[in-house]
Amino acid sequence: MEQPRTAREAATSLTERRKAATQMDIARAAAELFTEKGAEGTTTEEIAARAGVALRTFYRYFRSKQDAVGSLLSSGGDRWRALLARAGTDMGLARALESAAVDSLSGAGGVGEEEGLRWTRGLLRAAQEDPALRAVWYRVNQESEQELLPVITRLAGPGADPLETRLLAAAATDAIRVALETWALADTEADGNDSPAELVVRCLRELTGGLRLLASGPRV
Amino acid sequence: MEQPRTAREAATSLTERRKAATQMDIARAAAELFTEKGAEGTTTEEIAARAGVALRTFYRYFRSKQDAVGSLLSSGGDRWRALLARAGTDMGLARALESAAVDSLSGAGGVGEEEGLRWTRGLLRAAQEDPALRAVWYRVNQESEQELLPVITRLAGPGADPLETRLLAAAATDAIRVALETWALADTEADGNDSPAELVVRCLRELTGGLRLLASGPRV
DNA sequence: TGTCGGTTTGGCACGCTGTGCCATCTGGGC
DNA sequence: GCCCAGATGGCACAGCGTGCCAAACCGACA
Repeated sequence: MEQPRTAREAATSLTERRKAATQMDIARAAAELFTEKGAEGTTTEEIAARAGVALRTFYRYFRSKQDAVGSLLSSGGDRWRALLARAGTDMGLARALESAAVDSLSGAGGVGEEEGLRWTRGLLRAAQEDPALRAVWYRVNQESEQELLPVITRLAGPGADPLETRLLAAAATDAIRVALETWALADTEADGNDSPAELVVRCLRELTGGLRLLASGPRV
Repeated sequence: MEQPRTAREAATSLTERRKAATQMDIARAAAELFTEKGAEGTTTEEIAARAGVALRTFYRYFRSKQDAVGSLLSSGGDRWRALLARAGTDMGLARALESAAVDSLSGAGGVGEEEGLRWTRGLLRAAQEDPALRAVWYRVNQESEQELLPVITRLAGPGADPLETRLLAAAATDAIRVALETWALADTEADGNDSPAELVVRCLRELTGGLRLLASGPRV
């Protein structure tokens, strides 16, 4: 079912390409409508209509209307983790996290990431007043954290405390999340705004530096 | 509407007590059914029936069936934050976080917290294979983090970097979350299991210690 | 005790969500 | 051209969540 019969088909038969395109059409349609009228304010039928498919087909691609934008929101994190999984264990965890993050944001592999960032910005702004959309963001981050765990475990070596590893995965995910939220909700286009890469680096360095707020004794 | 007419009524007229009792009945009924058959497998009607109210009344107390267990899951965190809000700024952030957590878990104010912990354990186990229930847990933690932010801001003093404060709130919430999840999913009743308080302290100390995994240079 | 105003509750209807089922159409191997 | 697996669309149906109105209830006052 997954493997093409002849090697020549590579990974993209016509059918497969059409399916991928349809999925992307639906995701974009959903993102457009969500940013325009909020997730609660748009019906699944509207998304399906704008994507040019039947309602029933929509539910063959996504389990709910919220799921439709999940892939757009998680693509950046997916790329980050993929880079991290390829990193060597010889440069230290902190450096690996940071360089993978920077690489995943600097459009190294193509132009796809810029589009993902644009959608993320719009969706996070819409999520500001849309509980259903926030729930998607929560889920995406939670899943990202969970998939980050084995990657970090490998980089930390076999002797690391599981609880410590788990907390690190959570904190690292938070750094990315807080950076993206701060960027997405910053005053629109005003000067002095940091790029997502700058913010991500700042957040990760806070962790690397050991959350200095905690280290300070009684009073500053 | 909110204020009782006569001072004697204190904060609990008969009507108010009945409403609080009904809310708790619904929450308990929902928690029971969720742990028995999962959140997706139980209908709102079943919850309402077990709680002894009409379906329509259920929706006057909660916006969705998932919301019904939200209060049970968030009560522990609420207590923690309340204690933290009362803490002085003279003992250092790390110590304040830890002592508030320990106090909130050790049933200082009554017996209510033990019940909350029992429900949390059961619901977290059920959430293991129930996306809808996991979504509630995500939301509760996210809201807890958001409400923790002003509390930590006060304790950190006016000069603290907002981004740093934000990351600390996220990391502290994670510590509590990871500790509770670890406790709830630990092998049932086997010996050697830590109490929630012990796990919370361990997780918070990892943060206080500065996530040593990150500090280690190339290789261990 | 009786009556009155406001609030809570219940019942009903309605639109939206998500899924099972079957008919139809299309791509790709023969 | 033939045929089959898979993709699509249409339909029915249970569940979710809300607006609306009527009945029951509580508390106050005489």
